[in-house]
Amino acid sequence: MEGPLLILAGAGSGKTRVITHRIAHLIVNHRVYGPSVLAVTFTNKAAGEMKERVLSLLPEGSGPGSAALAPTVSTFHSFCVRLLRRDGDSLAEIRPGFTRNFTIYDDDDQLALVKQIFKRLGLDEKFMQYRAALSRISHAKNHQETPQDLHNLATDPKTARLAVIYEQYEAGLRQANALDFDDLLLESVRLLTHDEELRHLWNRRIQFLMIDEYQDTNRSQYQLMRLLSDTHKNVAVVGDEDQSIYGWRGADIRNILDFERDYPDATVIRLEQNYRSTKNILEAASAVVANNKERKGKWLWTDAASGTPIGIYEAIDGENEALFIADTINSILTRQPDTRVAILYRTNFQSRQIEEALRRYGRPYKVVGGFSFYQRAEVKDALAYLKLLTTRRDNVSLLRIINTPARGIGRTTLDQVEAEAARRNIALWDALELAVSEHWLGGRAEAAIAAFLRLIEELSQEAERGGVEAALKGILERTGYWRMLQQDTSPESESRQGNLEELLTAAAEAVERGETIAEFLDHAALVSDADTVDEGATIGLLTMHNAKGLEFPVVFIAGMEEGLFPHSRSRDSEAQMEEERRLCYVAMTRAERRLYLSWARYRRRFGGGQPEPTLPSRFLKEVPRHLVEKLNPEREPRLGDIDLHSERHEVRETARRNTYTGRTYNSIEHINQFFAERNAPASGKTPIASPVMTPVTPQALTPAAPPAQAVARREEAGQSDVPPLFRDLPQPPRNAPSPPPTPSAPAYPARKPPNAPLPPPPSASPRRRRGLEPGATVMHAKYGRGTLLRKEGDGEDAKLTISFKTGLKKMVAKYADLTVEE
DNA sequence: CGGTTTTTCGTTTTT
DNA sequence: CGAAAAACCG
Repeated sequence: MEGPLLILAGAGSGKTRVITHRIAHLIVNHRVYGPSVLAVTFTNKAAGEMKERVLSLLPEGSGPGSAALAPTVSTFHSFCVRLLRRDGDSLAEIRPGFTRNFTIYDDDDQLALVKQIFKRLGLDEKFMQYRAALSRISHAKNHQETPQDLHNLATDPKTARLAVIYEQYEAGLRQANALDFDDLLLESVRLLTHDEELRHLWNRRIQFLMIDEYQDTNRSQYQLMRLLSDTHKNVAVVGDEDQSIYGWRGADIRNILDFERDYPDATVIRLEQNYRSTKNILEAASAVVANNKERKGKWLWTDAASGTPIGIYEAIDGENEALFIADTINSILTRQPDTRVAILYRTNFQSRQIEEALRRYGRPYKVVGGFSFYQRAEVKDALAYLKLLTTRRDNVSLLRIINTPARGIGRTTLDQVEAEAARRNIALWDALELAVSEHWLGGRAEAAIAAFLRLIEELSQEAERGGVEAALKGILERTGYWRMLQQDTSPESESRQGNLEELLTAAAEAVERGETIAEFLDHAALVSDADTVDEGATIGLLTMHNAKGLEFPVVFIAGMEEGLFPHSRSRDSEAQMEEERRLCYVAMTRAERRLYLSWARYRRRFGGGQPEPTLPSRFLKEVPRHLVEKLNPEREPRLGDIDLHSERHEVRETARRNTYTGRTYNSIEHINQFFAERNAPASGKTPIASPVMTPVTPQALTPAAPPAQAVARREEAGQSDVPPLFRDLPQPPRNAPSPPPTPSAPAYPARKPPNAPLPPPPSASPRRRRGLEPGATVMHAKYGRGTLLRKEGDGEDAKLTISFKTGLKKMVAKYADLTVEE
């Protein structure tokens, strides 16, 4: 049990089981004191689960007695925060100004700081994207390069300038007594290196160290491991080089490849039996990752049956892909309502379309990540106030809320104060105080600032007495933030209020757990998207990265196209391409029984523009053909096929109805406006947008209708609860024999792009009644004469799209003061 | 100053 | 299409 241990655990080989059993074994059979075992996991959620599982393995079960024997389980970041908050005092010796009540700068805070610096240096995003600058700074930090190093190494003026930004970024953090995510690790390493006594203390405290997902640790995490296990060397690491997917974040694959060199007496254990997936899935995933050159190479095996072939669906476009996924899930869940399904994608924005499709079927789903709770503007505002109460030096938080809600401290005033703060090299807060005491601003501004300073001081005193919940309540009320939201009657404001109420609930719970304000804020900064995964949820939408460590009976992988997955940003480097491939391996091996891969022949890059032709992902071709079942109908789409476009339009409109903003510019309407302005319709009548849209280039975009038998088969299966609109979706032929192997290599011939946007043939839709119907000329008091292009709905609630001289306007019949002209 | 409207611009992945 | 910056107006 003692000594270094390397466990090379393939996907689905039950490594969590191995770790938990090992810990329990140590505690039960070797009488190791539980808390002296530190297990490091990748997410907080994984940590919580691991703790649970170990406790359940202890003899007394989950009784309160065994809780005292619980091991320490946490992420590296949480561990470091606790270390620094508890024992961080001596860090001040090497990081002047550091105190243990430091703030944590999350992604948004970092971004705000960089923007601030850019502004001060007279730069903008044309120089370099903020995020790009941040990621380069992070890279430098993680490779222990100082700004000076960067400057010396710079071969181009951009890098030289970046060194200056980097320097100021670090200065900004120090001035605010803030640590960013990198610092949490880096400064912990520095602290333990610097403070020998503390290091020895921790070496005694931790007798066994275990690290999960070791392939994704970075350099500072590696150093931390070395520092913490200095004397006893009882380190067990678990990882799989084929699942290393965080290279871009500094994960160093050498950590795992060189473990045996670092610890020559290490025991190595290989877990190569997969207990999760069917043989088909395992073989397919293994075949894909086998294309990587940089790997030790291993071949997983399983006792499981072959199972169903991998389903591949070639959609006509993104929307069709989404509908295919939703429809397939719908039939699966109709038959087996408890099946858990995951939809995985490369980039977060892909979720939107899939969500729309699922909503159309009324299937509840859960999206992981994207825009998390703690990133919402209102939540961040509230937390910024809270941070400011703890750390007055926190410039980023201060700037965030100084004029939210508006209190008369505008840009001009702030510019002056910022300039003065920079000149004297003091924190913004101090500069504000000086502005008041030295009167170098106008009277109005000074009064506003004085009132603000007083407010924060008062809130701060209250917070000290009352705890998090009281502090938050005080903030929301006394700053006028709550009132501001209440006065805003928009639906967004309602959801904001809801979010803040949720935050208050979280605060109340924190108080019950006896947490301080600082601990509450730490939690807010360190929760990850993956922590919010609800494994009980039936349908989950998440990125492949967030799916790490999870498993689902049914998995869809969407958007398997060159440029999307593998992502275009990985194109130029072989190493990055291999990481994409590992990501594909991770994604595929999440599936237990059924795996679907889909791609779209055309996809629009942004909301507006034309759909652009795509190429299938190289990973699709790397899946052995004999494991694949193509789910497309055999027949090519034809012109007379039922047009899904109009249906899709409906879907969109339904989804949009709630967020109706009063102005919509979609291309069909633009085209109609084009005609309306020229007033030159072929038919001689005013061209009218018929309620049913004519598809653009039907040959290219109309999805295939399934063969009649497929539909019939489906009806037989008792699925008449499917909305009629979707009966015509392409259906995977059930029980159909595998398609004959396609003979020629290019299974997915590249297509020509759809023709340039063409004006829809003005469908001479018959005019129904006279009056407020499309085509009518109307007068509006403010906008003058216009042409009614489109009408949605009937009666006084009808939504009208009207082309005025000034442009397109959408209005509701009963509110718009319109007169119809003959 | 502060709110609203228009323009621009662009999407990896995240502790 | 949607977010963020820029421009605009009361």
